[in-house]
Amino acid sequence: MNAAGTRQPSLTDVAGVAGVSHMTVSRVINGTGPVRPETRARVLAAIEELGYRPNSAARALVTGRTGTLGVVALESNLYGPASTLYGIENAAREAGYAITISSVSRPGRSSIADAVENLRRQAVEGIIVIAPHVTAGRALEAAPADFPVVAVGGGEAAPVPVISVDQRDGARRATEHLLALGHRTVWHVAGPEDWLEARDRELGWRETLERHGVDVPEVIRGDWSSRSGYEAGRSLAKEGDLDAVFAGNDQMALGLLRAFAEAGVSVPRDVRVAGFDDVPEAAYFTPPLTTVRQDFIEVGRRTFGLLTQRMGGGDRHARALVVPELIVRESTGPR
Amino acid sequence: MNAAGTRQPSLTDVAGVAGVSHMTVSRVINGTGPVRPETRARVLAAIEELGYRPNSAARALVTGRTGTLGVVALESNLYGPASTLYGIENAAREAGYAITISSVSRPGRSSIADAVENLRRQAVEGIIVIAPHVTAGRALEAAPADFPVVAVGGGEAAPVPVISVDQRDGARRATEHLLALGHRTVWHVAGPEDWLEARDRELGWRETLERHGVDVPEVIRGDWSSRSGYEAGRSLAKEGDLDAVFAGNDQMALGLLRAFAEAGVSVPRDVRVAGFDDVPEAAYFTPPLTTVRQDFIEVGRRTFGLLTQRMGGGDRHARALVVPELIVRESTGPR
DNA sequence: GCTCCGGATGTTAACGCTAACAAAAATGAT
DNA sequence: ATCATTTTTGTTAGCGTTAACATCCGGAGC
Repeated sequence: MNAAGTRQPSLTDVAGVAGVSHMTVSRVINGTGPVRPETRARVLAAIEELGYRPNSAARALVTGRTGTLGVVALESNLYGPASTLYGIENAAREAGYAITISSVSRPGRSSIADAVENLRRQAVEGIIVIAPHVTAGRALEAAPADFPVVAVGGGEAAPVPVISVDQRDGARRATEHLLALGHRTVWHVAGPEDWLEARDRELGWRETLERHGVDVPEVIRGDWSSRSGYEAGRSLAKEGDLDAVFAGNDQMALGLLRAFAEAGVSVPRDVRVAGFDDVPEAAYFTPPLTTVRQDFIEVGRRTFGLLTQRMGGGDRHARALVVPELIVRESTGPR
Repeated sequence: MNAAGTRQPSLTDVAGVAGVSHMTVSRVINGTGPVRPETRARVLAAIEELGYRPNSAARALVTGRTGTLGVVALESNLYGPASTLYGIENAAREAGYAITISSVSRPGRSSIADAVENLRRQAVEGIIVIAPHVTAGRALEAAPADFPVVAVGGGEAAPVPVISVDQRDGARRATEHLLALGHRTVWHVAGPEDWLEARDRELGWRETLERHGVDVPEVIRGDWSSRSGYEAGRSLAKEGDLDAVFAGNDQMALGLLRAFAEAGVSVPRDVRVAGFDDVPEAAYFTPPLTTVRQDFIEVGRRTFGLLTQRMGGGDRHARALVVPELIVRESTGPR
């Protein structure tokens, strides 16, 4: 391909056609230094004629800048991480950066370190780690101080800037909402223990119950999947006086709804259910789901902002928090 | 950052520490040419000591290879495109390529051309366009012949290799399944007209009805969202003798289920519903959804394969088809 | 008309790496 | 020991670009 004998035209080729030196061409392209309008026009014409495209490797070699950022992403279709990625890509593109991704199937100390190393070999100028895991956060503890890395949604203790959604606050909102409806207590189907978000949501839920002085039921552990929510729902349906359940995410809430429907337990009449994330489908569940919305695009945007700040020498300990919003729908509606 | 005065160590620095020439270091790193074990050990130690990392720009400049592929992705959380991206990234990483993404918010001739140009400036060695749109396919008609571009899921007429899931066949399977249950006919809630997948699914549905000699009802047009499925469901529920509906994707099917539930129409007793995609949640809808599964990871893998083939000088007109699978669940179950 | 100035252009030298060839050291055969 | 190999190492050049400095040119000021 392309190796059809012809190599890409270079600055010098353009210069030859335009009858100027290669430096003049460089100046026209980069807008550095003064060039007579007439000369500029000739150069532009030559560029057009040859289909010249600057060689980014040569440019990177001499300037030391590649204009590329790396993102370590969890390989998953989970709504949150995927949306965050787009938010980041968007902000980066607007600022003239390209995004190179390195995905990780299972988050772990070494896999994340590998991905980071991988990206550094690609000569990215900075790295964003989408690290919702406890282990991911821990991997960042070893992040080099001389290279800009920021994390989204994890690693509170890590010596890198972190941006996250206030999961605890979201969980608090959902729990208070359920309590305000007069329920004795609220059950919780939590996400996997090694996810920070799962921990924080559980914490927010627990704190709220304690603050209100109500009994804290045992946590039911899920894995974010609808299947695990379904199983949780089946065991919950066997409980006697069940009245409200807060699911760690919308997928699990869907599983709950399914299990309750099968067990003949009506939502919201017999039990009220709330979720977390506000996936686009949540409004069309049966019944429509009350949930906590996270603005992932905003998260992506602010993450990028934090990274550029850090690349400019900003603080390693910067933190940013995005506040989630409670969306009330029928699953916690009137009976 | 990093500009702390110290520049990254170079081959020459390593050579100095190891007491050899820079070429010997290069040979150790790349495994080209013979090096005495003892020398290799000294070099390796020096690399370790200095924390040397090869400069990819310099390497790319001299070899003409960047080890990077570009992906033009539609900026969306749609299950299919997102999954495909991961499949591609996976296959690429295994083969030692990095992936740079350039997302497109609205697919159009020029936006896709821009994204491609953008990636070429990043000096990617090949480009994959995830182009489920009609316009995207059209944009590819102008794809340069001297640069390897492949498309996934679109642009049948484009002069680039294309890999796609056999949408028509999937639609046929779903429609036949519904007809086999004894329904008089099958309604269809289609995706947006400018999506190739929507067209093909509609075509497969129509063909099947015609082949069976049954009436072809008017198509109801949606936009992939649950909301549009919901609206379609509301108008369908008003119809008299409704008996089976094939939705263009699972999200719209969810909207249908919701609308039917509200209208007191029972699925599958009063009406049977099938979807397309098999999103992970489909098994937990109320009722669990019969749908057509697409193996997106496989699609990603084969797309990468087609690209490498094309980079090696392969045919511009290669085609690959992935066959989908019907998953039967309660939404088309016994009454 | 001559100098001086600043805008416009050109020249040269890196950047860090690999390809290609050259040289030296080690090995084996005689 | 000597020469022909073979293995191992070194030297040089150049990839395409920008930074830094050098040069040229036309007009203003005297």
